[in-house]
Amino acid sequence: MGGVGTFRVVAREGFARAGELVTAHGVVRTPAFMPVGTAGSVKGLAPWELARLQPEMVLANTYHLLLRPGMEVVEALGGLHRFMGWDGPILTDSGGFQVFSLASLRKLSPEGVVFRSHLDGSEFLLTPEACMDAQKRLGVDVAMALDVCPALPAAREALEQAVELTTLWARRCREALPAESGILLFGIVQGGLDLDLRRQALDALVPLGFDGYALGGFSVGEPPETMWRAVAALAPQLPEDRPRYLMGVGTVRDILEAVAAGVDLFDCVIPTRNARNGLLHTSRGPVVVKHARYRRDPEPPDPNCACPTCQTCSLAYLRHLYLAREAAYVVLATVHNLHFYLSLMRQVRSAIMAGRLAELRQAYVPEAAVEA
RNA sequence: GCAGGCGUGGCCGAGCGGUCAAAGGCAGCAGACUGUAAAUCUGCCGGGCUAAGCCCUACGGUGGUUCGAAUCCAUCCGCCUGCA
Repeated sequence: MGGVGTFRVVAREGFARAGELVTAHGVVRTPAFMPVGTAGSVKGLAPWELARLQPEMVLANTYHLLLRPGMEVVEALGGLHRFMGWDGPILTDSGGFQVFSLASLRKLSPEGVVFRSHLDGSEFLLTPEACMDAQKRLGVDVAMALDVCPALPAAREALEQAVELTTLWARRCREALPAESGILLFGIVQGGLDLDLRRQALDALVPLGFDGYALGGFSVGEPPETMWRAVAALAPQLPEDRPRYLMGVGTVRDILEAVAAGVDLFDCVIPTRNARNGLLHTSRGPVVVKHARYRRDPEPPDPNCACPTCQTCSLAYLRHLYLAREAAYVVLATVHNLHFYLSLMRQVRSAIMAGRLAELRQAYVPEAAVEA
């Protein structure tokens, strides 16, 4: 195995691949799903609970950590790994998604993004350089370039502007965080649903020599089938020898479609947010924990699940905790949903190694239920 | 016993002459959630219909006043507080 930054494909099936990405905090075995820990915490989980789930890599967010607690604090406490009690690989999103999610609180300029803090209303400029500096100070394993994520459907000019700024900033990010830094840097392809524009964006990115390439700007308003088609067309065009990351996606179905197209990395708030909001993902489809039919149900959420929650809790108990707004509910549900996603990814990976991904997809795709 | 206050939909609680089947909250029922401003948000929530309309039952009981009463009056019942 090579040094930090090495990516090795160990098995293929069609466009799908199983790989290994070497980071400063361990090897990420792909395809992998990254739990989202925006503010330096996977919501609901203590560090040891997260560790027990054994995610390959965890995602955190530069914008949010910059606003609170601030880089000085994290740095003083020994970096993000020490700070959040997780010594496995960490990837940080750049703040590019907040261009989308906090659209009403920001302005774009060639220099960077001017955000008005959602916490205290103060303005600050997030430049590509500041973004790289922040991720460096966090000491993450993988940094994302600062990009512009436009909402869909988007006007042609909006997509072009997004690509233009993303490309401009990608160059500045690469310069600010050179390969010698020991931190991997991924470039992000924007361009909406326009495949030609996406291609141009990619062509501008590749010569900069990123350690991985991401498809951004999906699941921002377009129908799932539209996204699947675009990803199926785009993923195989991303450099073969570098990890491919489909940002912010998604549902089980989305992930299976994308893996088949050759995507290696995913992140999504679905398992964690849905857990908090009462939706448990199971091998038999979605379980809405508050439903009255579970009032006296002695079964675990998923009889086929090996997670600690399913080993100890009945649906009736989880329903009670949810309705009583007991804090333990969030832990139990989050552990379960993440276990479901992570074990799915392990199955996906071993299926690829065994040349049986198609078979695995068959098991899921006909089930409309798994989409929820 | 005297004085004052109060009784509203499963619960709490607004309303104090018409625009009230009755605000709001809770509970209940269902839906949404895709690089997290989300343990959040949305809808339904007396009953029945030939339903964007109509009918019935309903603001402690009964009886009044009024074109019209959850809203005013009388009385009864039940609670609460103060004084004896």
